Amino acid sequence: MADTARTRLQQAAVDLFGERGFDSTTAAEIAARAGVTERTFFRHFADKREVLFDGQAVLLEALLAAIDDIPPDAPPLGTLFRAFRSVCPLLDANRPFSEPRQAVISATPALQERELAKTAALAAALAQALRARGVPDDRAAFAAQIGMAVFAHVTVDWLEKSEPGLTDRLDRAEQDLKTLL
Amino acid sequence: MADTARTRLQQAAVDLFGERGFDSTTAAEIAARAGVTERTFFRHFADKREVLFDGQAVLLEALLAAIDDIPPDAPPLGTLFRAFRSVCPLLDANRPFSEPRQAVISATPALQERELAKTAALAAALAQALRARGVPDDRAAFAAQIGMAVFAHVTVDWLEKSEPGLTDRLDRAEQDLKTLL
DNA sequence: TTCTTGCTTGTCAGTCACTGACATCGGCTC
DNA sequence: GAGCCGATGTCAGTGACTGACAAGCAAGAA
Repeated sequence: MADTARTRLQQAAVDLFGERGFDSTTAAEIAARAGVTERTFFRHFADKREVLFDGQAVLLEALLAAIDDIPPDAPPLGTLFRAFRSVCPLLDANRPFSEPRQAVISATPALQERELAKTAALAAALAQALRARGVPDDRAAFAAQIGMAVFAHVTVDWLEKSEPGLTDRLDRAEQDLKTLL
Repeated sequence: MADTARTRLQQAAVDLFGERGFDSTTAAEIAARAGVTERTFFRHFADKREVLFDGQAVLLEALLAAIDDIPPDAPPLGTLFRAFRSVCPLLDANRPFSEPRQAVISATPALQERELAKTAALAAALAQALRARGVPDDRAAFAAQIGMAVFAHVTVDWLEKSEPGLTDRLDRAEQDLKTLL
């Protein structure tokens, strides 16, 4: 990962949030550890929380790309699960960053709020992708919401305990879901 | 509704947010219109957004009470829908306040974020209530999330257009859901 | 080389959300 | 009346976030 001001800010943020907590860490302190000014922090991130949620954009792109490679006759939820499985390597690679990050989020209501918003946005984007494949509106929204809820649940559990792996957890979740419906 | 500082603050908030928008309204202005100090505002509401989300607590209580009155052998989702229907009069009565309130929320990302958080909290509470009735953990969480998603969707639609009424919309949503599963 | 253009950052001043500490006031009880 | 308590006012302070302007720096045109 390029050593840009942006990435240094993200790393400094997880570190400091982990040490002192989100609320007891000022944006100025994060900036100082990253070797830049507070003003620069806010040029890269819209607000103090956002510094932890940069990855969502990358994840979304990867998911959309994955969906593109799935034959359009696959069922909606099946499509989503295949897409989820295809981004597991990405998440695996990011674990060293994601794990402490999730610990901070779990300890901070304000960050959980932001995470919910990001998840909802992701679900909306997936629904849109399904619609583009011909899935009717309601079904697309419904499948996307269910799929994202399961995916979010699985990844959070996995970040707390690395075994079993992500793909195994996804397999099991998909099975559980099928028996439940 | 008693004319307390609290209720005056809530009314002043919807009014001002409606006129100037959430971001262009300061907490001090809301307080001034309500005839109190900014400090008093923050004694009643944890933050500027919270002034719009007081009703959730009332709603939750009503839902839990309704669930208590439903025979425990009813299926989880059916229980939730019966509870939702039983709070329709409450929502109907609150419409004069809720409608402009929802308009402001729809126009303000920060408020949508808070609304997601409140909805999630409500879902968690409903899941807990289902568990207390003997529904196994996973099913309870699943049913609560689905139910709340549908309920939230229905009420938002209804606030945009009052016809058909809430109960009719809930009936249709429950039917749609059944055919979908 | 030199000039220019554009991107990134620093600096500074300002607004506003939010908090803690302390004083005040009105009603209630004894 | 004395004392208590809950709601409010006052004041000072911290920190998130923004707009305006200047400075540096790299890449390409002249």
